[in-house]
Amino acid sequence: MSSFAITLPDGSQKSVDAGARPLDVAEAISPRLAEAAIVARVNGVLWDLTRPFTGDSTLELLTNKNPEALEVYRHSTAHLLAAAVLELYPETQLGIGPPIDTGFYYDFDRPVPFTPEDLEKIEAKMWEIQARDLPYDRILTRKDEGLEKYKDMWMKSELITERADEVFSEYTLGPAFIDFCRGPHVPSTKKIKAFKLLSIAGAYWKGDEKRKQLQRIYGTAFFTKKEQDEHLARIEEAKRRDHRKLGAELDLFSIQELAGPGLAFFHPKGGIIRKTLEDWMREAYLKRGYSLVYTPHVARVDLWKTSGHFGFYRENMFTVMPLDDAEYQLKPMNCPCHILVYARKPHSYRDLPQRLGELGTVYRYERSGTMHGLMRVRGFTQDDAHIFCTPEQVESEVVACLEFAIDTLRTFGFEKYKAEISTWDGGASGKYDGSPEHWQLAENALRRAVEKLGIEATVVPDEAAFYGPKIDMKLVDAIGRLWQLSTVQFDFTLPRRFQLEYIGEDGKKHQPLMVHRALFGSVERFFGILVEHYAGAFPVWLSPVQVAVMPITDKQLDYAKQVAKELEADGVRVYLDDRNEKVNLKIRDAQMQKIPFMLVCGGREAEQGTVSVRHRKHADQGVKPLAEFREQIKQLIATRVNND
RNA sequence: GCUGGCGUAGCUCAGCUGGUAGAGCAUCUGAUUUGUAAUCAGAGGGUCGGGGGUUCGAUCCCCUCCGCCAGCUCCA
Repeated sequence: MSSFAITLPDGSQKSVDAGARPLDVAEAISPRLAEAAIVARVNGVLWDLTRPFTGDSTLELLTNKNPEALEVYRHSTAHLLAAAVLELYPETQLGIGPPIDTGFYYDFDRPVPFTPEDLEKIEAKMWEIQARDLPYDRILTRKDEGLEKYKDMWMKSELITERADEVFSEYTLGPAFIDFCRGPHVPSTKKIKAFKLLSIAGAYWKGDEKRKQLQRIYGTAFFTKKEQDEHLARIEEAKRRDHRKLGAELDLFSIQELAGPGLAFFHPKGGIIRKTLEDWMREAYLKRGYSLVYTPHVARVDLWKTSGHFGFYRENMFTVMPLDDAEYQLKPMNCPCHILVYARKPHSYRDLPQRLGELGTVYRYERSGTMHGLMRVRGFTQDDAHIFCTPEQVESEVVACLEFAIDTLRTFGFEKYKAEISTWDGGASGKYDGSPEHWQLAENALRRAVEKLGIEATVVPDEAAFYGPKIDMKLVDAIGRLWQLSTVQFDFTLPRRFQLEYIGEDGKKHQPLMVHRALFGSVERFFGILVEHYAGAFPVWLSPVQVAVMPITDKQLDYAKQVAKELEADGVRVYLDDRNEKVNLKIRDAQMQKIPFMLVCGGREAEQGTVSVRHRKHADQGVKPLAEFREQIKQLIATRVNND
């Protein structure tokens, strides 16, 4: 009888009989390790705990500390879901069931869609199967046999035809369930301790909207009930912060059915916040050497033909407006307009870089099912700028853009962010426009810029726009969500299409490089992100109402008016709550409106020229002279403190 | 655009398998003059998303359109 040498991560070796499995090694080390192990890594490959070694091997046992183990665990939970569905609804056809960031899903083809009640039944059935402690057994099948076995299951047949090797693996779950699957899986259903089915949704087979639409069941799964509860609590927290909900509650904005979907109306309170964002941004443009331009919202179709948008972007544009002289179209992008400004006259290399910036409103015809509050709309304003520069200037311009982006993030209370550089495929496919020299120059500039600034960046090959490489900044919000925000993109196509030029030192014509960049991305979307980041409790400098002044009785009304007037003279946004109501109610209302400061003015305060300060988070702050409070709040506003 | 769910007063919702609608909050009026998260009373307010159909009769059933929500696909 032969034996295999198994090398553990610490370098120690164990000799096992042929036929031994990782689980046996785990048990030999300690029963607790065997209990905690989810899956193994054998010779660098994820491997079932119950799959025998095939020779001398390295072995790593993955427990619930390991993210890859969680993926396997969720994948196994997806199989459990499929098994439950087949027990309840045997006519169902199986698609795929992978793990995802927050859990798993499984796609099913079934004549009758699932209902929420079905979901409960399925979940109950899953627990029933889980309790049976069924093993996930790996068996091997020849491809021709497999195709015969799965011939009535169209999706599995398709997958086997495309993906299976001559001999492929399947996983069973009890006597009745078998699924074409690469694995690996947990050893048995008893390993699965916490899961919950969350929702049903339509999803296209292979993500292709021309293919059949399937029923997708989403679920979440964690190693422990506690982690799962925390995850579900995060979902609840996200709902509580939803900018659509807060936008209505705080009276910030609305979307009007009469006007149409995806078109945002900012109310007075949302308006003042938006103005503050925009003012900050315009000021920053000027400080950083940008020029401000204004360009029209509509232009002749010819412009969009020249830019190329009429060709490749047409299905995202509002339809053509035929007028007397020509056909016009709403602008979906600002670039061509800024290019016209650049091209109005000849430029010397001495004039470069030209940084043309605008809060430019664009209109894109988004498909009806894709709108989402302020995050995805049909009319929105980009903080858009285009930098026309020489090849020598590219790198410093990119660095400046990224510094600008980081300043923007910090100003609005985001400390964490990530960068992603999207590059081309090296020209292999021919789908990218521009010369290799240009691509290399631009990609190097992006790489060096992040290095220089010490930004954590990942490079994603073959994800660039066809017209140039780009770098995207993603922010992490207060509850850990990632949002795509700033983008810095090269564009090799438009300068050529518009035949842009500058006169170089050599007296000859050259084509400038063009960098497209947006930091908020869209003002609307950024506004929505801010609402969710702060859960509606904006820092003082952004709060639509910064101070609520509340007289206790109308005997103090004159004093309260005086307090409000003095604060207003300092530029503070004040709401004087002169309603004939109790302070309790006034405070409750102010709290719900998330007003940072409440100034209670009673007889004592009126007499002494003081105010009783209440902060929305820290409650009663005691009495202080009005002058002192004025200084304090002026300071908070001027320094744009994010965490008051 | 696709799949599923949903649409009742400004908001949150109730309305027993068809007999033309109710509550709380908000609004207005009055009383109350109040000390750190809801004072009391009265009043006004709804073509039950729009249109069409079935029916003696439709908020309820059917068709269609619009919008919203969860996803898919796309994307700032």
